[in-house]
Amino acid sequence: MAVDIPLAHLDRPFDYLVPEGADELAVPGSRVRVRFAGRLVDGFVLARLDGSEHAGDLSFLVRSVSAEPVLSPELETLARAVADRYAGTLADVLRLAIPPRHAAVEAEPAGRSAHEPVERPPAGGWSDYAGGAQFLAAIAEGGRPRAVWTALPGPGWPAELATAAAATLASGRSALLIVPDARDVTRVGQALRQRLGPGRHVELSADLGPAERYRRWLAVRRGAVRAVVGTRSASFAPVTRLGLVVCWDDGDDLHAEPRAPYPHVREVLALRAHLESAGLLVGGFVCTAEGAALCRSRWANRLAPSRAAVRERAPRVNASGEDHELARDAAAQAARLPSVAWSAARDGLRTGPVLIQVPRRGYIPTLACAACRASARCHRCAGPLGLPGPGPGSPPACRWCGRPAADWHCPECGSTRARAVVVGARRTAEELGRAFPGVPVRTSGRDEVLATVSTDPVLVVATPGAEPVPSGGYAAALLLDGWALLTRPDLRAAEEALRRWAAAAALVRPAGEGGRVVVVADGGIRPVQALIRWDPIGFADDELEERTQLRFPPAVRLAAISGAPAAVADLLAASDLPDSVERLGPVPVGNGSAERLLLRVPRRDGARLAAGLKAAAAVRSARKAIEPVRVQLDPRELG
DNA sequence: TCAATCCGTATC
DNA sequence: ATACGGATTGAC
Repeated sequence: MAVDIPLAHLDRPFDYLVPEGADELAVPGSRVRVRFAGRLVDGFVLARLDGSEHAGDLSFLVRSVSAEPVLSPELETLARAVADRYAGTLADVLRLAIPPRHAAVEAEPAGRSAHEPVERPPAGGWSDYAGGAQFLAAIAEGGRPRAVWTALPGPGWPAELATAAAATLASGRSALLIVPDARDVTRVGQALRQRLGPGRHVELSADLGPAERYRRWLAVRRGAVRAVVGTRSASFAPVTRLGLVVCWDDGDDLHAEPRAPYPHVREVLALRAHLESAGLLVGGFVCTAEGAALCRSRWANRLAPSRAAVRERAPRVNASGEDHELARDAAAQAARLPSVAWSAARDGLRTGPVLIQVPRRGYIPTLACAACRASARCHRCAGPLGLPGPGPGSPPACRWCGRPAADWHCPECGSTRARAVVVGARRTAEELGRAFPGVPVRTSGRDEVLATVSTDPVLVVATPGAEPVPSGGYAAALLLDGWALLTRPDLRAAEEALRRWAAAAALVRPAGEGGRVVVVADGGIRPVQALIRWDPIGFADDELEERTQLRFPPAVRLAAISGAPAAVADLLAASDLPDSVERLGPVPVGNGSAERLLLRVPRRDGARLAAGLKAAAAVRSARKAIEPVRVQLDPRELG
């Protein structure tokens, strides 16, 4: 039995007796209720055994909840591996992996399963990628290839994913596709319906009600469907005979689980591909440093388009530094649009919709060089510098290791003056509208996302990730969020900037059809260059090289420990950590009553770091330490 | 000498 | 967490 108890020191199986009446129901994987330390708790049957190693008396389980074996041996192995990787408990992972039961749904008669054989699909769009046809063939033949795919700009990627899913089904196996949000689930769902026909796939996303969610999850578990597309928590979906797992746009923050133990979809799927002998596809318009690391270690192959295909599909991209000549037009000046951006938008509006990407509100101010605008970094650990207290007087300090940076000088230009970068100033749709009189303006943001726009000339003002997908491609796009993105106090600022720009640029028509993109940022900096040349792989390789130099993930394994200072110190004291461990900090975080400590080890010691922290958390929870401490491995946010 | 309380340990 | 037991302390 695995009992649903959040305590780290109780993260192990417990044996119970099965009463005779429950013999048929309490099958391995089924849900039960048991008395544990005097109270009733939920649990899962891991296995039925003839005897027990336990020296003391055994209790009978109180109730068998249902005979549905929701926790398969494969899922148990995966959840255990994820818990170990992230220094968490099996119970925490199972809570993410298995949806709440819905009795009425469970009792419904099983739907007819459509298992007509699927024909091996032609390579289609995959022949635009070096190694693409081979990848597809390997999947169709029952192999388990692993690849990192940089997709061509344009609307083709959902169809490519559907083709890969069809190849998996043709091999008699199942495909699991994980995308960042519900909008992408719908897009890929449409492509799957086109490729496989109706009723052959299932869409799992968080916004389904409990009944529908459990209904679809059960259909997957019972093997009624072989193609699954879903968001984050679907990465644990109990797919039978897994042949291929896909993580689309692995740089998107939505792939990082915000609940303990904070697993990342890409890591879960990589573990799963390994454990269940399945193929793996990590794809996107760009490539993350993690993706580059998978290729560098030869664990995965690259699936990259030819330069000719890129030239044919990519829009023309220009950079316009903010300080360049502003448009002559008075209204355009009011909107602070550089001349080249304004004319690109004006020309684009003659033939179709124009996208304007603007930054979201609410970035934290950090420091940058007053002379050349390079972001200010700590000389010791290369963390971002910030002002620890409000107002002048407090010297800048590293946000990671806490080292004061009174002696800071810019490594780019030598200046010793730093300035706070106040970002997030959002050009409003109204301001932009005045620059283009007579043109309708639509907005799409986090709170109200516009799904699509037609081919009519319209200005679409959108924040990153909320760009409507136009039926005929945008005629042009202006990317106005350059500084906001690039000065974020984040290790991944440049990578994230390129990812967001590429996502917008990918919605623009090819250069040959007049498609144009203007990015308002310095044309000399790396992510801008990578966008102009449409070279996500070169960028990712550089990014990985830089992280290797700085010793940041994915080149190393990092753990963040946060909580009250005494509790953090307590956990650290209880930890048996590898000798290679390096401490950064602690530094105060939040309102000042909490702090965060970073621990850094070489990748080969990652498992030992996680195990040491898990054991220390177990010691603490056994001593009933009340003060909570959060342990996060390779945290997404370090700012 | 007995009971209320504290602390540590186990939880099948 | 919660429950139990053994040690400890304090009052009659």
